[in-house]
Amino acid sequence: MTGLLEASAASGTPDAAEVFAALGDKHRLGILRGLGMRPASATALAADAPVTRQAVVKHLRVLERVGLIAARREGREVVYDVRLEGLQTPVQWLDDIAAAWDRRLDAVKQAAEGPSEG
Amino acid sequence: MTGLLEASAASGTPDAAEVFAALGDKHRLGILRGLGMRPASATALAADAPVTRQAVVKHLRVLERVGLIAARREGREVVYDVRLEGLQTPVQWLDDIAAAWDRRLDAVKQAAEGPSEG
DNA sequence: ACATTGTGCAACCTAAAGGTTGCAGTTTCT
DNA sequence: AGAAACTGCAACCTTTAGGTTGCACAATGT
Repeated sequence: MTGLLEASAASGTPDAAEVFAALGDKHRLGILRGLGMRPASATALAADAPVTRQAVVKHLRVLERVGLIAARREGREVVYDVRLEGLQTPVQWLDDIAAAWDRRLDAVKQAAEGPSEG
Repeated sequence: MTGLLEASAASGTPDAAEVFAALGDKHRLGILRGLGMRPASATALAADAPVTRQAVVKHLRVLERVGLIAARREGREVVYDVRLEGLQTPVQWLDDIAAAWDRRLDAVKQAAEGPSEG
């Protein structure tokens, strides 16, 4: 088995909390921005990061586990790239909750404006 | 000074990573869903949660610090409520990065389909 | 073959996150 | 005044997150 390049994004739809947790780190957001511009290896990313390659590797694993990025082997390098579908879960969750809150807050506003008051 | 109800959401626009980190917990997502339905006190929320009131209080503080909820005193209770604007930061960030990724991935597709290949 | 460059693994460290318990302070109700 | 119901603070515990170092393994270039 390959292992490295498989057991990651294939895990179906990840938990919203897990994805948010993966996004909840300054360095990982930086990595996502970087990979958004062009695919890169851990070593290459570490060159621009304020931490060691190993730290970057750990961050990449976290991002990979929740499906935000994918890895492919290219010769002796492992190149990571962004997965657009990975944004599905967090975007969906935020959409849903924004809609729910909006409905409720709207109802409050209407209840305050509509009925008699003075 | 009041302290309790002030030094929280007034901190301007919070860091995206911090907001995501605040969202990166199963219990906190549950709390946000609950508060989305109706405002509630920590004690009330704890009744529905699998953890103690104190744990819920800590979660509420985290959510408050990043501006996702707000607290107001009501008699002897402290009632927490949702803040729609609190979703601004994460939504914005996801929008931005999705757009950036989309542009780049689109360019890759076109480069693969456009030029000669046979 | 051999040096180079990049990845992978493991041990280890420190700080922070999440949670608990216990107790003191406040507001409300009777 | 006294009981009841909440909130607030502090100490403490355990696990995890983020990071580092060191070394072994694999692919490439000369």
